[in-house]
Amino acid sequence: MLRNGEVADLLERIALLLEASGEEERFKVVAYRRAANSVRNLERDIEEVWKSGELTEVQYVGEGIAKKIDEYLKTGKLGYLEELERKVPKGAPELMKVQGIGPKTAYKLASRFGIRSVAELSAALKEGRLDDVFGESVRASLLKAIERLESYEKRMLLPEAEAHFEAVSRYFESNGVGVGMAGSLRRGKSTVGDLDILCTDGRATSLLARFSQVGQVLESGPKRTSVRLKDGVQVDVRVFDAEEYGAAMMYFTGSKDHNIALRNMAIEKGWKLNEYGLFDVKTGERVAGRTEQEVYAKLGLQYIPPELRENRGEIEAARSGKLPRLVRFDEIRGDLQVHSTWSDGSDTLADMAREAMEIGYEYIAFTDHSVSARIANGLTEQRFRKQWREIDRLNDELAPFRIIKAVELEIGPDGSLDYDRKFLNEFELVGASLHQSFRQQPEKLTERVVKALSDPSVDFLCHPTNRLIGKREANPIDMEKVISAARDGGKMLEIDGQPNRLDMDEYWAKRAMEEGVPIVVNSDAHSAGELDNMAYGVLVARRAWLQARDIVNTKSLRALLNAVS
DNA sequence: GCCGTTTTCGGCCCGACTGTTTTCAGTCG
Repeated sequence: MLRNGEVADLLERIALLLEASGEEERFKVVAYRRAANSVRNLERDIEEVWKSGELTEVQYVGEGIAKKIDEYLKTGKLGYLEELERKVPKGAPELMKVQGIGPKTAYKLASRFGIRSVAELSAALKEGRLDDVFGESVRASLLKAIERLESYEKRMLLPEAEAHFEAVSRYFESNGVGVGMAGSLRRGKSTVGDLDILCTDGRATSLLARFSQVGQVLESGPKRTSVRLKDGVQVDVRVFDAEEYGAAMMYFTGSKDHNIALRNMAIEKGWKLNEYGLFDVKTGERVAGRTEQEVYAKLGLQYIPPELRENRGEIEAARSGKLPRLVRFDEIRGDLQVHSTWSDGSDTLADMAREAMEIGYEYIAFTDHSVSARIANGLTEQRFRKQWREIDRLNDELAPFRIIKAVELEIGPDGSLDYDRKFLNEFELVGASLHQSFRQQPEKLTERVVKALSDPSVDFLCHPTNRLIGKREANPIDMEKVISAARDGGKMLEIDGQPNRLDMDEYWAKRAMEEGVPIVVNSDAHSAGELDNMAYGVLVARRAWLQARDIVNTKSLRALLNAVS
C-alpha cells in the first residue's frame, strides 16, 4: 500500500494546479480530487492493481487518469503534471492557502500582479498595491488570514479541541442555550481543525459573537456565525429548527465524502438530502430530518457511528447490515501500558492502581522502562525484583484487582533486547519499544522490529511507528512486514492512546485487524490522570472498525493471562 | 475527467455569507 498515498498526492497536485490555472476546469478538478480520494482509500495496493491492468476498475479512475498513473508508475514522472507546473502562474497554488483566496483570486493575483508567494501578497497589501483590487475590509481580513497562516497552521490535538468545546459549550449553557458538537471532533479524528457547533436556539449566533474569548468575528448572520478565538481556533455555530437537527448534525459531522455519497443515494431514490432534511424532490415534502437515526433508516441504512463516516466502505456495510459493533470504552477491562515512579512516571504504583480501580478496570500492567532506557530511569533486574515485591503486596491488598508485572523493553539499534532470557521469562507481559536510532535505513528499522517480534518473550509492540503528531513523522518502517511478523509470531500490536501519539493510527490498526493480529489499546499513562488517555486510544480503535473481540484488553484477567502466557 | 436503470451527452452536492454586488460571483464548508 506504500504508494497509494503517493499516487493520490500526485492526482491531488494536478487538481490544485488545474484549479489555479485560470481556466474553467471546475469539473475536471472535481474528477481528479475524487480519483485521488478513491486511490487513497483503496483497499488494494495501487501498484498491484496497475500491474494487473485493472486501474480503470478503481472508482473514478477512467481512461485518462489511468494513463497518467501508468506513466507515473512506469517512469516516475508525469509529463502532464510538468506541463501544468510550467503553465500555471507561479505562486497561485500557494496563495490559495490563505482563507478568502480561492482559485479565481489566486490566478488573478499571480498572473496580473505577479504575486508569487504569501509573503509577496502580504507586502503588496501593506504597500497599497492592491487597493484597487480589494476594498479596505477585504484587505484587512486577508492580512489577518496571512498572520494566522503563519502562526496557527497546525491542527489541534484531541484534548485541546475537547477543552475548547467544553469552554464554548459552558458559555452557551450559562446563557441558557444548549449546543451540540459536530465536525471532526465528533468523528473522533486524531487532529481537529476547527469546532462545528449546532443549536436550535436562534440566539446562538449573536451569543457566540459576544463570547469573551473571541478575537475576531469572521462572519455573522441569523443562521451562522464564524469566529476566531483569541488563541486562533475557529468556531462556527449554526442554527436549525428541531425538525432539521438530525440532518444538520449529519451534514456538519461529515465527512464531506460520506455526505456526498449519502446525497447521491438520496438522488437515486428521488429524494434530496441537505442540511435541512431529506426531501421528496417531486412534492418537496420532508421525508426525514429530526434525528440522524431517522435519516439513515429512510435511506435504508443502519445507523452509522460518527467515527466511521469517512466513505471508506461504511455505507456499503450499513446497507447490507454488516457494520461492526464498535468497541466501547466500558468494554476495556484493563490498561496494559502504564508507568510509575519506578521509571519515568510521576505517580506511585499504589496511586496508579487505585485510579485504575476507580475507572472500573480489573487489571493494570506496569510497563516501566527497561534498563537501557537511561533517560527514562530504566530498571535493572535488581530494581525490577524490588518493584515486584511491592506489586505482590499491593495485589494482596487490592484483590481481586490485579497488577501485572510487565516491562516496556527497549529494542536496541541491532534489534537486541535487554536482560537475559531467563529473567525476561519471569515477566508476565512484555511490550517492546523503539526509542532510539530512528535514523537508520527503513530496511534496518523494519528488521529490528521484526527481530524483536520474533523473540519468544515479547508479547506486543508498543507505539509501532513512533510518530509524534505535528512533531515527528512516523518511522519509515514497512508496516505491512511488521503486521505479517506479528501475525505469524502470534504477537499483538498496540494502539497507544497518548493524544500526540495515537500510534498505530486507524489505517494500520484496521490493516492489522484484517490480518487477524490481536490489538491492545493502552493509555501509556505517566500519571494517574493520564489513564484517561485510554479514551483516545479507543477512538482510534473505533475509527479502525475494531470490535471488542479484536482487542485483547477487553478480555477477562484469566483469558488475558492465557493469551500472553 | 468520470459516469451511466437519465448510458456516449450532459450532468457533476449545495446552501450561507460577503462584498460595493444593483442581481451575482467568489469562497467556504
